[in-house]
Amino acid sequence: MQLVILRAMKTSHNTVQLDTPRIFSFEECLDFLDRGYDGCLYTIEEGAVLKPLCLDGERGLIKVVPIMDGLKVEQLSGELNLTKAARYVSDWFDLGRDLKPFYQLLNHHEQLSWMTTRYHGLRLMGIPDLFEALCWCVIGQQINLTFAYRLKRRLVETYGRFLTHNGQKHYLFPKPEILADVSIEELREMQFSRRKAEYITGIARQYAEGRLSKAALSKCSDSKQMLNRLTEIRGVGPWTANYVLMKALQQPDCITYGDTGLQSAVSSMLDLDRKPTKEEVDSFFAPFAGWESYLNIYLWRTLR
DNA sequence: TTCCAGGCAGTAG
DNA sequence: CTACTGCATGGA
Repeated sequence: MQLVILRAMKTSHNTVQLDTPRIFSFEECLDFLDRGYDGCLYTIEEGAVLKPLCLDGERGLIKVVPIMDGLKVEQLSGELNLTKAARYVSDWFDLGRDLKPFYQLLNHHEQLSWMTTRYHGLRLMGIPDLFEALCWCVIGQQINLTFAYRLKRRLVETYGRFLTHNGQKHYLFPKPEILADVSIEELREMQFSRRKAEYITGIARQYAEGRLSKAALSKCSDSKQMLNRLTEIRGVGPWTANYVLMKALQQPDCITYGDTGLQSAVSSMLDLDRKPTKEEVDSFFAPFAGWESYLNIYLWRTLR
């Protein structure tokens, strides 16, 4: 599989248009973003998404709306470089990928072919900011999603900057330099466990000191090397590493082993009355070599 | 009440 | 190496 070169066309001083691939549904993607949890880093508004960005130090608020065969990215406020904003949106919606091979595999799968119509155009919605993705994973470990989103909101609203537009605050995820200096006790008061507080501040320190970055990680030759590098980090196990590779680095071949939701979906597909073993998960994923990440997120989709 | 959520590190054997 | 345990909280 190969990532297509992004085509972005600047249509005015504050607007840029992106081509979308053939198998793409803004509705399905929006449905994922708005699936009933308390997301605090974007706003859904009348079929559009508003999102504040900070890219290489430049901040601004963008609005993403669907247009014919594309997306329009409009800067509502701030001073973003539109090319970088377009790149972010492309990563966010995984616009560079052609899903046709994945859909062919699904169509040939007796049990899963219905997905190509039911979830048609659902993309792997990314978390392009690696630091944010890592923190989000740590927060989400071993607790229910409702509580996880509550913790994230507290973190974001306490330590994150925000842009104000039409009287509404749009929060950015906190910077590593800020979280690096937060005390364990402060996070404990926000109901983080001591362990999670240690993990997050530890990751923030590595980031702030330049010992960890998306650019450095991208230099690894394949997913396996990146996985090894990530799991060296305290608080990052196989689940987090695979989740981050999939969501932040757009790696196509990741399986979130250990994920309760994934295990439940596979268990149901195999008609088991227990959790599947790693071997059973691997064998279920085997026909989808190179598309494991997409199968993973389509299986998550079945849980709603 | 007990169990378990989009896990992980630490410890014991 | 594998097995077991604590962690924070809240909904089932």
